[in-house]
Amino acid sequence: MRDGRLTIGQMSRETGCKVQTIRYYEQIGLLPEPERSSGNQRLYSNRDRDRLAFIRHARELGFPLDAIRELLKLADHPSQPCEAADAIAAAQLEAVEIRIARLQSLKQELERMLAHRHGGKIADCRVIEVLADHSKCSADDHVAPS
Amino acid sequence: MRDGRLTIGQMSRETGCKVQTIRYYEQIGLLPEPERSSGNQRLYSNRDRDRLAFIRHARELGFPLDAIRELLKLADHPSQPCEAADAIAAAQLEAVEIRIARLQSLKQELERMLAHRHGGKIADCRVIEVLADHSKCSADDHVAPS
DNA sequence: TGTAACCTCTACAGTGGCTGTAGCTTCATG
DNA sequence: CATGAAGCTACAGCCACTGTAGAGGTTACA
Ligand SMILES: [Zn+2]
Ligand SMILES: [Zn+2]
Ligand SMILES: [Zn+2]
Ligand SMILES: [Zn+2]
Repeated sequence: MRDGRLTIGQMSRETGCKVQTIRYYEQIGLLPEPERSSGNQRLYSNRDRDRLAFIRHARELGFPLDAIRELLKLADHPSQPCEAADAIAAAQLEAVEIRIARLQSLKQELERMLAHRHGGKIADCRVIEVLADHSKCSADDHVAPS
Repeated sequence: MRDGRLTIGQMSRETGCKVQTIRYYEQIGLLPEPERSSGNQRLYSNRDRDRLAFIRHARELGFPLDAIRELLKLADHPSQPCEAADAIAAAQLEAVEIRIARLQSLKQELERMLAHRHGGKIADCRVIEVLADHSKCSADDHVAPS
């Protein structure tokens, strides 16, 4: 713990990443296998902690682990051109934009359903009615029946 | 197939739901176990097809299967008050709104990263730089370090 | 030195909502 | 009656974790 070695719990506290998740990242090769103490406990360097912080930050921004793997590879080669990194971020931005557009359409549909709320019986419930019949929806960006 | 009985493939075509997914819904109790033909093949009624269409439509609108299970129960009791159904839809709307808000914040962060694109080297790449250091982010709605 | 409290270890199962595969049997059509 | 499509069961895999069990390691304090 002195000379800059961190236990897995300290790593967890410093990065906000759960202990099991750290072990999982090691298992899938996203984090290197660290040193072990005489009692077989993992000992991490500050560099390992920074790498984990990078991973967590990218995850928080929605990057999938495969993209993060690429980004880490790139980060390890500072003299290479950064186009690949920018492309990964651009792809992520596009994915986020697509998800936002889809969710906004769902939001509208849900609002429309709920606008007709009337406190009546299920038989007259607009929510159930719309779910049972997509033609009562305004948007056509979901569903694909006969 | 006459007298209104549908094979699983016909169900699939009419609802846009994959065959395996239909069997999966049966397995988790979302669809009832249908009749079987003499050769052990599933035979569905129109009612079953409507139920599946309801499930798929709700899924397309993002409802989780547990919520759909509740909605189906409610739909089966038309004389009950519809408050519970409205509440489920309202909860779904809220969940969608939360997801949109989060994604919009991610979108901004990604746009900020990419705005500084310069076609240089990784060492000066804003994308890598920001991912390595959350304090370079504008929003605080992600990450939780030491 | 004892011991209690806490941390870490491995290994594996479960989450949600499917999707894919392998190796069969059954069905519809010519 | 042969062929090919469609159906059957059972199970593994996807993503990104999360939780659990049961063992062993470490630390703080009396
Ligand atoms: Zn209602
Ligand atoms: Zn619809
Ligand atoms: Zn760059
Ligand atoms: Zn950040």
